Amino acid sequence: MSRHFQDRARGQNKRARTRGVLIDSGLEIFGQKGIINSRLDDITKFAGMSNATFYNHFKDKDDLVSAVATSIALELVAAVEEQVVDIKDPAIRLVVSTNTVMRTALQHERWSYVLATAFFLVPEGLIDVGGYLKNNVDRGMAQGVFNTASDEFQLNQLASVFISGLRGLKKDNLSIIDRTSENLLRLLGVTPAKASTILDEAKAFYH
Amino acid sequence: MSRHFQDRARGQNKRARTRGVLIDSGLEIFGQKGIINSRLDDITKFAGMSNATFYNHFKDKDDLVSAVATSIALELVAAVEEQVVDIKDPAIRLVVSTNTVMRTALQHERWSYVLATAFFLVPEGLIDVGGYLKNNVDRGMAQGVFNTASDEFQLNQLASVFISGLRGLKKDNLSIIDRTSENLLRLLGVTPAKASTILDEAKAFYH
Amino acid sequence: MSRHFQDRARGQNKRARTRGVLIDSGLEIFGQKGIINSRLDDITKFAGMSNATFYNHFKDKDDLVSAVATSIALELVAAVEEQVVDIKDPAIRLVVSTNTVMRTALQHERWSYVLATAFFLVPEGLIDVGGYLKNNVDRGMAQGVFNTASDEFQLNQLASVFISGLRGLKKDNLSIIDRTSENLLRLLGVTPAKASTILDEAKAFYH
Amino acid sequence: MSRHFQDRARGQNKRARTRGVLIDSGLEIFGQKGIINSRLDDITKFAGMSNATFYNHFKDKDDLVSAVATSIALELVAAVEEQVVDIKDPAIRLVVSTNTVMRTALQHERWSYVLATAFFLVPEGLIDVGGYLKNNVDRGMAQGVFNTASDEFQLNQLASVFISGLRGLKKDNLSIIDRTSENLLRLLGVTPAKASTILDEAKAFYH
DNA sequence: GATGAATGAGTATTCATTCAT
DNA sequence: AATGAATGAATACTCATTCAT
Repeated sequence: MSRHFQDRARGQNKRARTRGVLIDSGLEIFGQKGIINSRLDDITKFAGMSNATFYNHFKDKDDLVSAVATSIALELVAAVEEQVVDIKDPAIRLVVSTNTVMRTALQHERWSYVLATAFFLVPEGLIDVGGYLKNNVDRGMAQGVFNTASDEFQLNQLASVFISGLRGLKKDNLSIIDRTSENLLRLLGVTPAKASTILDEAKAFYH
Repeated sequence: MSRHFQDRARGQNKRARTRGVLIDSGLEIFGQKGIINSRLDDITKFAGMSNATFYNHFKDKDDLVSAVATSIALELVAAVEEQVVDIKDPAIRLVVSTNTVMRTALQHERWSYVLATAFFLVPEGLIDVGGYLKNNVDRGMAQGVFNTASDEFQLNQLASVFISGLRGLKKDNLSIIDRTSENLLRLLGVTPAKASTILDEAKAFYH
Repeated sequence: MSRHFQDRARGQNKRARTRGVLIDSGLEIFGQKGIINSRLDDITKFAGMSNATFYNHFKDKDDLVSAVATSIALELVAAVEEQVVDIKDPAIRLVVSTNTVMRTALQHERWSYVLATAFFLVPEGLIDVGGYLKNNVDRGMAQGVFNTASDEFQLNQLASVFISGLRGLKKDNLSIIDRTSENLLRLLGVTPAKASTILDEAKAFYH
Repeated sequence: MSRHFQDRARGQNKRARTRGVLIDSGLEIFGQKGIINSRLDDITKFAGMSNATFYNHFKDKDDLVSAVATSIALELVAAVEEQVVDIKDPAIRLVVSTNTVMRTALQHERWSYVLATAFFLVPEGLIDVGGYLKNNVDRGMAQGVFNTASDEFQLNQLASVFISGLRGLKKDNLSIIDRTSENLLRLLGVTPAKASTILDEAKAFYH
């Protein structure tokens, strides 16, 4: 089991630390049993604390689901931002972003699954990510690199492909990452030939 | 409320007719409250029959979910097959198929939503459709029309786009249909320009 | 599975034959699952007939339980009467009766178990047997062979020992039969030494 | 209604006290309606607590049945041990034990009935008592007081007689106690004459 | 801040029994 | 006499949530 989020809270006050434990526990149990089939009892027992303590930290179960998904998403966004800060080309940015998210998710068991499921159950929870995506798409359009609409429908199509890629992600099949990026580029109106080139170029931006 | 499936059972024995009523009712309630939040009581009350009768026809709630999704899928497949029987070109077939499915779904309130949700909850239930899809993709590859892998991963990517399109479908925004087809073609390796042409050509095959 | 009671009805009208099938089926299922855990559905499915047909023959489930127990009891009584008709000595009668009942029960899988369980659940159903027993005890008292009360309490004590013996009965351990008889004789006030002798004498009256 | 077991838990923590209330309530309702016909709702309503609370203390209904039977059995065993601690003669011990158990049971409405019924439904629950019995029988054999086997079959015969006696027990007919003891002695191979003597001798050991 | 204990409100499922044909 | 189909009534068990300490 990962102690990622309680580690993140190390040095903070007790409240934050307990919260971290609960998020780690939720993540673990959601991953084991599926979000819908996870019971609060399972989570607090796993966390080693009373059922009632949970309610000192979260409004209800859904609140925990959001917190878990958000926590993961924030980490991923941070990781992405660090990687793409110097990249101007929107297509390269997209590829590097996908790469960063997926590789980071891979380092943490459960992340992909929980994120993908949460996206289905509480799509609103991840709107911020949508903003980031739209931004990047619009920039690509402005630069003539992309050829697509950037309305809600198309963003949903893109998100679906990304999430579906995340679901299919496995440690022993990293090619999924590039294939997802390639599909995203195609959706964005890049020709197959050009998309292939971009994938190669992007390699320069990560090891 | 639609009586589609009880109408389909007209002339058959009482057992089949009652089953039809239950499927219609499940569809209706699933559509109203969401599959997860639908209670058997709601469904049987809506169906105008005893709670116990349900269990003469279905093993449990999941069994009904599958039956509903399968019933819809079978209707759609039948409608598609009728439309594409004479079409050789896989790209055109794909566009016409998408068109047929979505227009048929639109004629029946709830179909898109229930199908899309069921696809998430019980993906195995819709495997047959996957076979049909793969078949078409392979044919397109053989003819040099498509340029893509046709393994499970890619089929899932395609399905995600299709389902996401289905979810976004609205009676007052039929452009969604073509846009979904266009995205599918792009994923299949058709260039944006060519995809646009194909969409136009396909118009000849449906009114 | 035994067809004993439908065989008994051979040659009689259809009503009697169907009834026989239901009794055999009840016996079988009661034996398999225990009387309390047997469902009507199990029984009628096993009998190969509709659930509703059952109610053409029996008032309710308890009625079947009684019918099964009574049917068995009647067979046993008949077998016993045939064996003891010429035996005057009440002690010998008792031993031969026990022997006959238990050996007959052994020939029919399920009989011992169902009889013993039914005795617990519907003790009233087997009152007749009680009458027979009391009669024999009183005769033994009159002849000075037994030394005991013959009121309801004592008859219950005797019945408990008999039923407990029936429960412990196994094909591969026939000694249970004599040991039960011996205990019954002891309860009836026969000294252990005398009881032992009686058991030997009784051997002359059955093969 | 008796508060015996909640009184036993007086001074312990709340958990133990609530458990005591539930055992008392189970005992009461089992006694009123029979174990099989008792519903959890009846029991928790009688206990004045929520249905759900029950499940904080017991796994399911059977668990309560066992707990009730075991609680009674433990009390009886304790009472017996106190009475017989100084008695060496196994025959006297047996009589005094029977006497103690039955008189104690009589002081608590429902005890006899529930114990007897539970013995039929969950015989395994009372195995310990069996151990105590076997022990005493073996000792009697060694001292030449008893003349019987002490295998499982015979212990079951003895238990049946005891339980049957318990079932027949009434406040206004205490003779049942001695008659049960007498039957047990007879089963154990004591001659009727000697058994009668022992019963008299035993009177010295209880008031 | 943490928790032991309690609970309201739900909810799927079972099964004996009935009735129209 | 037999049955396909339907159902009333029950009931055990679950789980998120609350509250006194």
